[in-house]
Amino acid sequence: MQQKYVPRDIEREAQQYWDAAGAFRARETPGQPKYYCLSMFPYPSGKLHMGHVRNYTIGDVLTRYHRMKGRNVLQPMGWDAFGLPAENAAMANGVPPAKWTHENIAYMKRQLQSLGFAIDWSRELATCQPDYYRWNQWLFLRMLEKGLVYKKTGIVNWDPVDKTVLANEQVIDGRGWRTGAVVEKREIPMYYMAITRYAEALLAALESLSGWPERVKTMQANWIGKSYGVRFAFPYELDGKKEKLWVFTTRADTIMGVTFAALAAEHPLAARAARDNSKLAAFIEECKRGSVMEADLATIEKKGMPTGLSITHPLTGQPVPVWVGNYVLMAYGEGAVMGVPGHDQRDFEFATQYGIPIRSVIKPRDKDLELPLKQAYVEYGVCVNSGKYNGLDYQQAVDAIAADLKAKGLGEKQVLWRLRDWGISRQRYWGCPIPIIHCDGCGDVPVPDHDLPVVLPEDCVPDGTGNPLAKRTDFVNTTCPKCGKPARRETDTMDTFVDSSWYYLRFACPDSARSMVDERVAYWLPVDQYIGGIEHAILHLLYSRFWTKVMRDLELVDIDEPFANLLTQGMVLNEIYFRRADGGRTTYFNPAEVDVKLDDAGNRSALVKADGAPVEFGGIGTMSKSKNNGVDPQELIDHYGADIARFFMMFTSPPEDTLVWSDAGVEGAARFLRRLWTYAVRFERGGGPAIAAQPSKAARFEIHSVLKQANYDIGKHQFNTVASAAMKILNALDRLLGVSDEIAKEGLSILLRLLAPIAPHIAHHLGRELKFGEDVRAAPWPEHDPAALIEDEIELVVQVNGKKRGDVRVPRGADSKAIETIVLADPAVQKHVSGQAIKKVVVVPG
RNA sequence: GCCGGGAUGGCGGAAUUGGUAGACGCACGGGACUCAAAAUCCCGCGGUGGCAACACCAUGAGAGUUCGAUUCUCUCUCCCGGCACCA
Repeated sequence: MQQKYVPRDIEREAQQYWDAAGAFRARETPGQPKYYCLSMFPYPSGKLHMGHVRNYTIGDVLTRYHRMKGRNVLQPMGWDAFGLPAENAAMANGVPPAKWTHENIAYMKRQLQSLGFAIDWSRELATCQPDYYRWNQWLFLRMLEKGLVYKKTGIVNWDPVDKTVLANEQVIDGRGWRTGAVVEKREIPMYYMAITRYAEALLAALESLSGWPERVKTMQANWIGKSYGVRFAFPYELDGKKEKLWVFTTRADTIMGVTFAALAAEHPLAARAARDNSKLAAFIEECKRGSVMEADLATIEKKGMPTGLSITHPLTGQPVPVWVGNYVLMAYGEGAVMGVPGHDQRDFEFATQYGIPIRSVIKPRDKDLELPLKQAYVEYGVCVNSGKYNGLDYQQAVDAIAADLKAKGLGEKQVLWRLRDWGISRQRYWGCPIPIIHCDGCGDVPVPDHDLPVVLPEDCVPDGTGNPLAKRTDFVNTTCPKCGKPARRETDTMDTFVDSSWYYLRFACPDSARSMVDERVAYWLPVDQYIGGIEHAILHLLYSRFWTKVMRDLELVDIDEPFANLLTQGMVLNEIYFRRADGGRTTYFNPAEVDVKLDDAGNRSALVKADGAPVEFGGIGTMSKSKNNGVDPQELIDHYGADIARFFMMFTSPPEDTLVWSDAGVEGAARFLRRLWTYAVRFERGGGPAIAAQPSKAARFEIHSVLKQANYDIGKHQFNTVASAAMKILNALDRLLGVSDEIAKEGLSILLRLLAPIAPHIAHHLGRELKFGEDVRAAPWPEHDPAALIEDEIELVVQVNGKKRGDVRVPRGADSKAIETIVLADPAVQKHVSGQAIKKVVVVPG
């Protein structure tokens, strides 16, 4: 055995061994419990970042652990290969996105392999492959047949930098999620998936997801946004026609307090009123411009303008003035609201500003409101000043009012959802073509199944001026499948979230040529453990749940939910160092370029290595280019090897917490594995000098106690303490070596198996060198020996008046009476009870 | 504002689900080895007082339940994440 631990050598050797053995090939084995462990597949951006390494290490630990526990494990890997960065890179370098993507995939695959992940590469897929995305197109057509896909012209979010449409989910605070550019509104014809038809199902099923983090479920529930209320109409006459203005409210009990109605600037009635009112038209234009800035919307002043129109209160018959208000959203509800200043704070502010009457129609059950109101009273209460509804509570009033409105044909109870249908058309080249042909005679014609896939030409180089597909006449020009006359292909491609909405199903049967999925899905799905970043809590996870339900209803799969358990790993952070020049420009220094000194009290002083001058500490933040605080995983792997990188990742923080990068921490992980190696060398030579020999019983007790705890921890996915258990066992062995080869061997064997999921290469290598077995990967997971935990004597801690006053050793199985006698004889205890009567004695058994 | 999650040494974090708070590691201090350094090994390391034995204080703050609370209950403060003029 080598004297020195050289990770590079043993890691290459172990990887070759696994490779030759086909060790990670997953086969459907009916009868054997399966474990499908999936990490969110990466976008092939160029090279792995630290977040990937963490994500995939967590997945690999679980994969290897469950393999050792006897499960039939599948851990696949693929590539989320369509997307904008490929086009941006193409514009910068003149390389076709396809070439760029494939090169990145090749490089990143080598990186993943060098980390020793137990991935079944025979199932590898990339979403840019025609035999993958043809099924996007196929399911799109099925959904089209079912009316789950439809075409609609609507107001969409337009990202002026990427020149593309964004889904609502891709707009964050009024800005594009990728570019950060302020989003504009445009009208564009596009295809939608009717996810709202599944709103109820998606919301209801959240309850069944007991293996999901609470906060992810909450985020999804908020996003779906179910509210119960009443949709009703104000009748009015305009241009000699009887019309209705519809609104939605969750507070129908306040309807008798309506003193105005307000329209969104985009509301058709607002446009009608502005026709002969130039001041109003100007105001509407101003609102439309302003309303793009959603981030500011929350803070801007309530503004409005009367339309001059009047509508009729549906219950009282009184006239109600109609305003346009900058705080009314066209996209939610009806784009118009009833104004109840007495009981809605926004309406209150609006009414106060414009001198609109404020009516109080709700009061607390046990007292009267102080009038005039200083702010809206928004709590539930009982109706007053409300005619026949006086005295009713919230629910009674809503029921009665809804019934009366229904009787008049002017409204009824309605459930309203925040969730909107999913617009999937993208005016981009590098994505899955939408399988539609536009024919002047026949309209929009679906591509027949036998013509799928519609293959994306791979040699385009986008130049930033719109979609290059539109310029490819060989792609665009085709014939109509219906009439055979010349026709044009749709050049929009699908949102890349479509690609990732079902890849986890395809991994079960990546070679299925005749169908989207086959019977192997029934064996592997649902995914037993899904692992990925919290940033996908809404978009990707909601779309995937939606697709699963659609495919279930098309009888393609028989599961309701795709992911039984979800682990959202924390982000990887690093320190930030910077200097601010006189001009105010900030220069960031990578922490690797900075010498940091900490004194006893933890005070930090930092100098740039290059010039020896001080830098400012900017706190801890996510690794990013802009803060220049990233660490390249490749450097870590090159310098320390995969095991040390993996061990550091697992040891430093629990998987769901943020992980702060630390060079010293990596060094600590390296130190441990080197110590383990050194110990193994000594063990192989036949034990070392017997130092402070403990009885073997105590040694086994120590090892098996640690093991028991480690098993409890790994069940909670608390891998940091599992790693520390490995360290504790090594510490114990180090102290005990020479006591008995039998126990040293048992301890070392446990240690290597405990370590195998985290640092598989060294565990594999040492296991073979020490002849513990052919392959630690296939060894049984260590379980503690209960017999080892039975002691002849146990230590008891003694408290007097709630304070620890000593400890005593008593024989195992001593009864309370005997224990009491021993404890009271203890001098330390005596000191604290002397001369006083003992009121109560509590003995905790064991 | 609403919803969710947090707060433990100089730092990352642990505490067998109410029973010795600070495991394991990092940093730091002291020592051994060395011509020297690195590596390695040994010792110390929450705070205050004390030569020491030991005592007191201490898990964001305050109360409560309990023989006993980091853990359970209530109130509050702060931090992180999500949602939000959502009618």
